Amino acid sequence: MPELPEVEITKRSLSRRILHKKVKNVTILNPKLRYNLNTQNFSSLKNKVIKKIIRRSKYLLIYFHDENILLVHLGMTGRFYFVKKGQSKIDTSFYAKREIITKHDHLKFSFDNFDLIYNDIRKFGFIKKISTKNLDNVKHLNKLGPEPLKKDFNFKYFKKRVKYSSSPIKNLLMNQSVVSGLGNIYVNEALFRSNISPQRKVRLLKDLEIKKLINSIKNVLKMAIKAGGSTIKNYHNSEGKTGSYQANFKVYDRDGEICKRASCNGKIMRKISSGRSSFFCPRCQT
DNA sequence: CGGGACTCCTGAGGGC
DNA sequence: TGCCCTCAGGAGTCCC
Repeated sequence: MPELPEVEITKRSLSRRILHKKVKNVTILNPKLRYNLNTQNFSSLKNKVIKKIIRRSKYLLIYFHDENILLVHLGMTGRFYFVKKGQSKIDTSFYAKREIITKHDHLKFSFDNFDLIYNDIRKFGFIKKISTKNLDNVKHLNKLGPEPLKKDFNFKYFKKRVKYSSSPIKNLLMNQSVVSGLGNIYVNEALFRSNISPQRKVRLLKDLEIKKLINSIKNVLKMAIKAGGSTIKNYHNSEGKTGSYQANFKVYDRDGEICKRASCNGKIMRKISSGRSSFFCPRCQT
């Protein structure tokens, strides 16, 4: 569940449960992830207390009371879930399917009364132990552009950063060094809300359009966070709940359906560019 | 610089 | 029922 809103929801959900708690044990259940878990010395986390959890772009940083930090990326299908101690069968509808889910468990953090499991079907995610000492040199983090919800992502920055670019606007927004945390869903949704075609060259955007786009990005992200993120194919957050923002999708995965903009009546199209699906209304996005 | 093709991996869904 | 194909919220590398 991996764009900014979903990672933010994961952060909040984790914070509620594990902040200021002591990790009793870390168990590798399946080392195979983007980076092999066996290369990490997780035993140094034993009996350490979690100090804070932050989100940067689509990454989670779990700080411990010493210099240790866990850097987490959920990839496409990474997720956390909790299991109460001694609980073999879990009773909610989601957990009823536990035998399927368990299959892709990778890492277990044991706390006093519960376990926290990292599960990842496609194994594109990773968990890496880093240190406060070399935080500035972490390659995943040091080329990231500004956070889209923060003030430094604004018209002035955008103009300066991409002014002369002849790239399609969609590619620029997907580029994490331009703005960090957006992915395929929210880029498509924000472009629709701004009436801008995904293929439009950035240097041809009018100032007013850039301003509208920046507002759309901020708004769509804020609304998605409020809705608990988007849930596709029954993915869920660590509370076992699902987000609901997918009900508000205007273009994403609506290929062939009618445009939701009042009195438009256009047909949503899907087009592959840079290997990803773009969804847009050719009638009201130009 | 930028873009396309390909890579990692598993599962869902459509067509036959 | 199975088989084959395409596609999926990410992102890195290689090549032109």
